[in-house]
Amino acid sequence: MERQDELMNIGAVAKATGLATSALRFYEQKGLLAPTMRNGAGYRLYNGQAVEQVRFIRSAQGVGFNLDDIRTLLDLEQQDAGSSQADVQGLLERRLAQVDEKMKELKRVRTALGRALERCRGSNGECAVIREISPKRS
Amino acid sequence: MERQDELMNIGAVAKATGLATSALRFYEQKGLLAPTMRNGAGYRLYNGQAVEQVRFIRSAQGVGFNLDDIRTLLDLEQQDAGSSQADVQGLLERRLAQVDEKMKELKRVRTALGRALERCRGSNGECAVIREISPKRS
DNA sequence: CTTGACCTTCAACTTAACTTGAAGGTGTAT
DNA sequence: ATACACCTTCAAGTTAAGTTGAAGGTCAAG
Repeated sequence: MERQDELMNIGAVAKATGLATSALRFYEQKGLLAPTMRNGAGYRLYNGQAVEQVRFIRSAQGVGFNLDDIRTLLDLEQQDAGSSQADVQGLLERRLAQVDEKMKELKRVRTALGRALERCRGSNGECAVIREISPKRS
Repeated sequence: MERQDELMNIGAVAKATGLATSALRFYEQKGLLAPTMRNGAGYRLYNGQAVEQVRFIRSAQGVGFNLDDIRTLLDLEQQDAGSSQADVQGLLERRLAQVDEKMKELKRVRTALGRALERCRGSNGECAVIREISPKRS
């Protein structure tokens, strides 16, 4: 009674995610995205999870993680055998701290832009971005 | 009564920001960072603002903006003459929206990692990251 | 007046993250 | 059985963001 489990080939995944097929093959090469299986002719076949995974990759990339970082995150998934989960916990914690750091930086950038916009809107024509960036006000 | 205005040469800026001098020269070439002036021998001289500016650049870069994006942000600074401030406003607004988008992505990544960590901590040894990423739960 | 730590330019190299192209096999519709 | 849109691998090219190195000028100290 196994579901058909909606296997899709690489073009379908590309369409679903907006990436080029070459990028998906490249991710596979880099250990970020493995097809569920191959068909007789060697075609890659992916399940729906692959699409989620690609979206995760793009999100993480969009906020400044590189593919190596992302791979180590995704590798936490395949923690069947050895590899102490204390290690895994530690890594997760460090990454989480990194994310929080990025959050702060993003807020600083946001604040700078927001203030520049306010001044730009409210007044003559002063639209400076920097000078508002550092929380140095004594 | 003008202050000495603490001009520093490139090495000092490098030390203050943690970047290599080559990177600072590169930023200049790309239009991201101009020295206040040159001395007789052609040495670049920067004021304290330069350090702030470099920090802004690194923050923005850290959260996924590329140098071109950042340059257009910094260019808003030098809006003396023409260049309608409506344009500037529009650009600021678009960038702000972009920042908010990144904030969302960052939160998604954070949530995924946080949940993985909880499961990892609380139980046997399940430390999966994906599968929690999309807000697809109907 | 030379030594050493700075600075200059310019060109070439590096790494990450892909893309492009060549040469060829597959799948299905007519 | 012949198009045509898909898929395969592999090698080479591209872009961004720097770094590295050569060849040389500068500045403060001794």
